[in-house]
Amino acid sequence: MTGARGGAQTRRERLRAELEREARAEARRLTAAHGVEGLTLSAVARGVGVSPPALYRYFDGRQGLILAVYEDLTREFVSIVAEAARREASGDLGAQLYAATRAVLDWTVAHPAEFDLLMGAGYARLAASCGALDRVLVRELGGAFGLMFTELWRQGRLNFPAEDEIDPVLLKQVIVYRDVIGLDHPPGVALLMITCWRQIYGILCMAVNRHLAASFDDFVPLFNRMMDDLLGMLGVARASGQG
Amino acid sequence: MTGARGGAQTRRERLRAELEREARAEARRLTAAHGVEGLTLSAVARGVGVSPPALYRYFDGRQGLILAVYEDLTREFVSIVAEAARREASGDLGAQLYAATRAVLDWTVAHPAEFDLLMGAGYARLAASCGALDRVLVRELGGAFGLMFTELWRQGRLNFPAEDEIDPVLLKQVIVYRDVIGLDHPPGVALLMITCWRQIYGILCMAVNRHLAASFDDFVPLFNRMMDDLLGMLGVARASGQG
DNA sequence: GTAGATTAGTGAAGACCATTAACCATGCAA
DNA sequence: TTGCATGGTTAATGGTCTTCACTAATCTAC
Repeated sequence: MTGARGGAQTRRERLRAELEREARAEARRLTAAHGVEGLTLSAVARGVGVSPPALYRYFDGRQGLILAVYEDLTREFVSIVAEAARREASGDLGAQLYAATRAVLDWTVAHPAEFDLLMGAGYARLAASCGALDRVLVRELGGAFGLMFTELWRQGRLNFPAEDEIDPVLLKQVIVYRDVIGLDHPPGVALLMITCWRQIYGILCMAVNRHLAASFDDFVPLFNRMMDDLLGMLGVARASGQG
Repeated sequence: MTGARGGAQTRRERLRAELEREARAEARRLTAAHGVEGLTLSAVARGVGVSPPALYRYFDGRQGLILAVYEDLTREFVSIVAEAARREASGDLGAQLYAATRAVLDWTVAHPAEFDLLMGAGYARLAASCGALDRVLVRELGGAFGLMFTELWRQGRLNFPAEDEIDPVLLKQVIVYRDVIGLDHPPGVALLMITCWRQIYGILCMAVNRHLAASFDDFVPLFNRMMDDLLGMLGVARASGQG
């Protein structure tokens, strides 16, 4: 096809890569500004100075465009969370867990439309159209948090339920989850992760969906109280300076 | 206008009421089948055998149609939850709380698109367009659960945080919430309600948004474990037969 | 360097959609 | 019965996605 031109790109390839990058960027911008609803082929085409049908050479229609944004967002989100965890003192697991989780909240609040596509209703729609695309985000995100839980578990201070204390069908689901994120701690530890995540996810959705918005304009105080509970459950303390 | 015809309707009024009912029903049906996305003026018009512009005599465009469905759903949802609580033995608060909450989960799982409009991303979009419409659902739903919490509180077995144990800005938000639902228990009790609800809401969103769907096809086991935690926190036990 | 194949764009067209405007028939009230 | 408010109509405008036929440019192979 392109010949073995040792890394050198032909003019066509360069132009193509460039336009695709621009289109993805414009799509991302539109999503942020007007939600997934506003992510339209025509608007992207306008933004990059091309006619709508041209984008069919790059994406599989509007569906494909949304998928492309989803993929970009996955990368971005995962790297932000991983970075937040890495920035903390590697010894202080409480601080690390708080920082990573707080990064998730902050990103979500700052990017509600993107959250919608990544883990909200936009994801549900996308997943319904395309096949399975779950894996990547769950694996990477679960992996990042999973490492911290593994460390907690290794330290032996973690109080987690034994297998026979878990409902059999829940146990099976939790094991699948653990295998998806690719870690080897006991199911009880994975259940602890799920218990934390479902609560975090709840607050994220409340913020994005403006649920109870009449009372809660800012979810940070509620988030902090939740994190105190959660970190308490894990036997670590949140550093006092944060919040 | 219509004259004082003692309850009797003129032909016009009857026909109008009839068509409006049919249109709302069709709108509801479309929402259930194809999500809020699929709730389109044209489709409703087709369904009730009328041309699209005709619906402008009944609703304020597509926006108004969505709003109408939202209102219908609010009524339906509230009555279902209230009914579920009422059906339980009035003495057993644990059973009542579980039944009401379980009704919320079951309704949500059975009606994901409707949930989206009522409390999910659809609500966020609607609220962004229209003004405030929060009140009704939150007041009614919070009221129903609030009664049970009030009873719990009256029995004096409830372990809730004192005001000075609550972050000041969170306290303020919780008080606003308590006032919205119109009850008079201490803020700490309202915070307990919020603590429960954010967790319930999290599981609802996970189910609707197919979050972690690769591992969790059915959220009832996770829900039951959560309810055991929650009811334990409230000092009541779930009746063993349920699940 | 040129001939042929591939690629990336174009505009036109069809099928939806929302919304507005102009118009007409009918039911209702004085 | 006459006039008017009401509730429908069609037509038109402008937006969307998508497919198709076509063209111009680029690249490859000779």
